[in-house]
Amino acid sequence: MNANSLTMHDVARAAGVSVATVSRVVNDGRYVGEATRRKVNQAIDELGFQPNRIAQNLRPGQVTSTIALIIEDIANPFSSAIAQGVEEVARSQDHLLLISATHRDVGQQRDLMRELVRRRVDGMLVMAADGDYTGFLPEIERWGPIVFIDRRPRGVKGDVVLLDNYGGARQAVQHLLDRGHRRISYVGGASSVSTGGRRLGGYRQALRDAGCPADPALLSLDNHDAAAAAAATARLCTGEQPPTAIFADNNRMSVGVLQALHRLGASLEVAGFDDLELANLLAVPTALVSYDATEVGRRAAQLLFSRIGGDDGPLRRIVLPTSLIVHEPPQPDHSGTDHSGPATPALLPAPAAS
Amino acid sequence: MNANSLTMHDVARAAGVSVATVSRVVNDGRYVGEATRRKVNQAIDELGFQPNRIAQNLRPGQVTSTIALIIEDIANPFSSAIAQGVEEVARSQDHLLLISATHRDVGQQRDLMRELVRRRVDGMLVMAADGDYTGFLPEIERWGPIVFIDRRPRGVKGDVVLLDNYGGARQAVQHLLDRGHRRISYVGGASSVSTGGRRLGGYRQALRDAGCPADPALLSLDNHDAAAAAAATARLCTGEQPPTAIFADNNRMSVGVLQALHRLGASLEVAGFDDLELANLLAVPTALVSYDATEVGRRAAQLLFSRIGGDDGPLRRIVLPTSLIVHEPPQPDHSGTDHSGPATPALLPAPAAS
DNA sequence: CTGTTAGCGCTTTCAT
DNA sequence: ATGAAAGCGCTAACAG
Repeated sequence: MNANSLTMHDVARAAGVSVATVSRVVNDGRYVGEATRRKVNQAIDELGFQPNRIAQNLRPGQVTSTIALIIEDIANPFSSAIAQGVEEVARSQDHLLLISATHRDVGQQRDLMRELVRRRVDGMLVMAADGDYTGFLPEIERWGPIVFIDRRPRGVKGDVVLLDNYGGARQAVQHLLDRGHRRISYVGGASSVSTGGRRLGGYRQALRDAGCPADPALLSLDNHDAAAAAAATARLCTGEQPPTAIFADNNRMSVGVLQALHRLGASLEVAGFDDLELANLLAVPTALVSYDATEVGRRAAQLLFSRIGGDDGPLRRIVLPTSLIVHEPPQPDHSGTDHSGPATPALLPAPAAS
Repeated sequence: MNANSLTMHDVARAAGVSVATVSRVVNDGRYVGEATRRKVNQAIDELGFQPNRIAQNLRPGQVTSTIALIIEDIANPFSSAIAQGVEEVARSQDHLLLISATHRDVGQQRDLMRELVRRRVDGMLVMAADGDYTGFLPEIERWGPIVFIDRRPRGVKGDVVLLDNYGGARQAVQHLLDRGHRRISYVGGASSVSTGGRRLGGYRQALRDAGCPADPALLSLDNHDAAAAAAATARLCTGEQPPTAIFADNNRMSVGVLQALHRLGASLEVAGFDDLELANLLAVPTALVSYDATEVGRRAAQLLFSRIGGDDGPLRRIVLPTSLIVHEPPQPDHSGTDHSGPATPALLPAPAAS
């Protein structure tokens, strides 16, 4: 990659032709004599020459064939599923994908975006970090195509692809209400992120629809990780009027809640945003808001490429549906092995997007 | 990114100076008069100019400040955890990370690697696809620094960072043997990949050490996904001499096995490679070979940067340890809620690396 | 301090 | 069909 820094000049010399001819052979190669082409190709193979794309693309209308994806954390299953979808589309468009993590730092995100502009990526997909974008926004607008994923910083214009956070949360909570629960806790992550706000909104709406009073004592917001969610759950469950069911904001919250319930030996009913592997094997009944994260990535990338291709239509806001997967644990009244069948989870379609 | 294609020339004109002066301001900017710098910076801000890194790096010893990571599938938790570690190190070295998925296709991997060479990435990390590398190998050697992750194609020279697949599998199977099991099935993924081979080796060694006969009827290899693993499990369990415990090759296999056991209502003991979230909440006792995948990514990236930095010492082969996490489900003889404590899993350190 | 002048590796007219 | 030459946007001597 750097050790092997041969240039067309070297090839030209080896083949006894001019660089222009080598260039012709390397590219489509029309107007090159058969014998010459053979000579040149042989020289290329022997030397192991690979044309320098950087120099190639220096000339024309700046096409780096690269797009960038900015996320908070690559290891998060939601992020990596999105990345997967983006990569698929990028590959189909012969583009390479630059992935960077911001770790929830707007400052870092700003630096990153600047760097990407300097590298002249053809476009970028950003799952925006929560924070203050003042004085940064005017810059953004000037840069090329940007599509936001899952959320968009306030005040920033731009295309965005997101989930039906509101509808998904609402449906999940409705499910708990349908099962007779009245005291339903909300265990949430960062409440300042728009995603969290929408989910909380869905929770509240479901309660309102059911004429169920919203007790603020049932809320626990801004839990950073599973451990915090677990602690919050323990606190809620040992309070004066403990909940009979819990709705968890996202997958990390769900894990924390389930772990806490397990430790407490409590078996409240649980609903949560984001799917969980093996949820159907748990002893606790769970209802999970599920969706196709890879599709989120695909759609966002498709939209981005459409913009890169020159589409300057009005701003788009694509909302992808969620569905609720209800897992019923096997009834504990049968003793010993039970052959209760495939335990297919009930799959309820979500109501129309908000 | 492309719309905004201003050049230093534009800035120079706007500020009434030469491009060289603009260049000086953009870079460290020594030897520039205070007044001039102000003028130039103002022009830069007003125009929203961002220097073109591509042109910047065209000159010197080819430093693109970019490394690439090639994996099979971004969404896989193992891959994305590795990517996470790589990204951390890349960022600390002021490099950007190009990630591509091969989807287990050597041909695609070859094309990809060529493209990366053309883009003059400073180095690459590759989780090699399984397949035939003939006629491709000589090329690889010429290119710059490459570090393999998790496995290395046969015959290819290069640094490699991997897990103690052998030791981890062996320890897990030993655990099952210690618990009195004699008929232990092996449910595995692609057996042609070296990783799978090592794990199978560990399984066999553990059996041999215990003087336990290796019944080929207990083996099920080359299961592509969780569904295949589930089917295989059902087949094994309904055979003539069903196993009393199962070892699963990797996380997808474990999921399939657990799902199948759940459907069958069977409660064999399970051990598996790769950790599983919420495993401690399952009704089935599980022992999981756990490790720090992010650390694998970090170490590989560190090694790569050391090579990029000029380290031409002997080839390295870094083996990272695994540990076995044993999850005991709560005893079912207590009825109702049980306060059996935190259910901390036993964590056994692995034996020395193979 | 600042401007002028060569290139970096490649593509692309324009001649021949 | 092939070569010579002029850049692409920027950096780095080299002069003033």
